[in-house]
Amino acid sequence: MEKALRNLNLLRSFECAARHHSYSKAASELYISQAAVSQQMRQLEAALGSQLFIRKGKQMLLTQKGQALFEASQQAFGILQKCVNEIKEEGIPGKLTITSTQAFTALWLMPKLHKFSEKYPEIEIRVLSSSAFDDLKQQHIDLAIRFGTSVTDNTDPGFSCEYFGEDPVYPVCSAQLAKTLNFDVPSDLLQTWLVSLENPGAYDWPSWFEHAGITAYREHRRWTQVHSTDMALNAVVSGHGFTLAARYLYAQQINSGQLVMPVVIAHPNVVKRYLVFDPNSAKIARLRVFMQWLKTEIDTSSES
Amino acid sequence: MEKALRNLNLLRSFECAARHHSYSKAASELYISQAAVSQQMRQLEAALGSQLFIRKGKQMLLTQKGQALFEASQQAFGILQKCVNEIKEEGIPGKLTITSTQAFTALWLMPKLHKFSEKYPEIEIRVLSSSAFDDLKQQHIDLAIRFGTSVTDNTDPGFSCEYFGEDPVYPVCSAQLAKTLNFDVPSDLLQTWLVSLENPGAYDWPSWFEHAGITAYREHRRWTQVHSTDMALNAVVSGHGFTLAARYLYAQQINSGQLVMPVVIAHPNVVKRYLVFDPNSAKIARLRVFMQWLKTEIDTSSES
DNA sequence: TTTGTATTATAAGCTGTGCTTATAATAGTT
DNA sequence: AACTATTATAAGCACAGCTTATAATACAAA
Repeated sequence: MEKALRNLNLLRSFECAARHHSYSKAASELYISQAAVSQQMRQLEAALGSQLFIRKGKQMLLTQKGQALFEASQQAFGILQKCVNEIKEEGIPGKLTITSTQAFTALWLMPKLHKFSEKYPEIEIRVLSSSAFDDLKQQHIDLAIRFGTSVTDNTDPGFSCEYFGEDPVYPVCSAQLAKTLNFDVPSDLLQTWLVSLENPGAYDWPSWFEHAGITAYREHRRWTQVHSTDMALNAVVSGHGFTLAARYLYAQQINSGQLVMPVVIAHPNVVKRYLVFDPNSAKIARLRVFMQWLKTEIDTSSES
Repeated sequence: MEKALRNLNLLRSFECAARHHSYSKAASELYISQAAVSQQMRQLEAALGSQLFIRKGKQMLLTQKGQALFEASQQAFGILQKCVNEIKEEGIPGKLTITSTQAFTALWLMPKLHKFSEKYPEIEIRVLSSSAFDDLKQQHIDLAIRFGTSVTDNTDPGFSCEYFGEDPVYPVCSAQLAKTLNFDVPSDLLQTWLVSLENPGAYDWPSWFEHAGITAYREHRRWTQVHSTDMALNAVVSGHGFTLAARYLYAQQINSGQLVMPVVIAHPNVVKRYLVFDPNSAKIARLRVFMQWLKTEIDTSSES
């Protein structure tokens, strides 16, 4: 009975471990060592007199009781978290951690961030970038700016996924290259290098060529694969052929004449933009300020 | 953010303090010092940046936020507690804490408890007695055996209140006294001392006399007030007049000829018996064993 | 008033839980 | 077989979170 107190912290860790199916990930989310989580789970299982996890090879599964406890914990902690957040709702000043793709952070966000910081000096922004969809909870991220077609499906339960516009995808090359070679019709692109992502998702060259009515791309040899769109654009700026990218990423360079779109055929798939965040976060007020700024900024900058 | 962990224990204490409207009572339920609770509530209020309690004179009230947090905590901890109890449901062996009136424990339960202990030696019974209705949660009591008319209303939320029979209330006196004086009709009782409880509730002498069609009791002078029914019966056994009591309390002495019921007019109110317990307790299996025994025992012993 | 009782608040200091680091064990992967 | 990524176990230390002690407060009774 006197262990009831301790159980609460153990349950908090249990919920986390069960959610990740991993002690290590739980440990990193909780900012404690893996050993601590391991000990806690041992204690909890001893206190309850039941196994909660079973280890099948490398997999970490929940027993029936474990599953029941996990669901109860999520429900209970959800209720508490929500209520606590409502009570302690923070003001505008403070920190905010944001994540997005490498391309977006490097090419769009970072160049414009000083504007935001000038307007809201009391909000301190921390920017992360990663190619995959991070676990927002584990990484303590307040906002993810995500792109594509599968964002809604990949949103963790409990998080909001807010659509905020979309962009067409065009093939672009450097102005210099366009002067050297002539690009008028889609098949002209096959004269030069084509830069593509390793995991292009829906925005791949084959779809664009098919859409443009070209099949000769199948015999094309000069491909360059890169890891992220900002690398692709950097290559292209230096004259390394064409890449496909959402327009807002290079609107600046088009205006300055650095990049050109000699063949104005959009990719059949547009890039939809989403804001993913926890609507119950204590930082919601601050977050809304940032999101509002982001939306107006992205709209006005793509108009120009 | 790193305080989120600690908050859980703080919230557990908060729920308790808010439920009792008292730090001291919470401390005793939680088996920690009052000072600890006071510190915890200060910490919690600091962490949330809001007052949770307001002190109006001697009263300890919840602020609006405090109230919200209290409700959320109750809900959340209820979910957890229930689930944990289901998982760790204890077996038959173990301890059980029981409370009832002084009279019931002293006159009925204790004399029969050895029978139970012989049959279930693996169950260790701890018996408390108190005149008022204790707070089962605060005192960590597993079962209350309660009597009267207002039991259902006074049951804490979340607890079961199970009816298990009733008894008539008669005036009794010692056999010796009945030999000395003649008791045939109700008014004969006024020849001797009448023992009554300080707080007789529904089972008082006036009601009995009125029911018996007697009003002369209003002029009766020889009253003796005691604090509990077992004191009353002890007095009566020694020849100190009559008292009113539920039959099962002295069935033994009637059989042995020690006590007699010369005027067989029952009190208009019968004593209803209730078992009050937490249906979600981890000890529920053990508890059911005891309650089952209690019911059969009380039925067979009142038959004989 | 004063005195007494029952609270909560605050201070200071000690104890033992719950971490950390380090290392072993295990399983899957190349 | 070597390597990587886990979880398990051991040992030892630091500081969170108690305890005790005392002050402050509020009310009730004399």
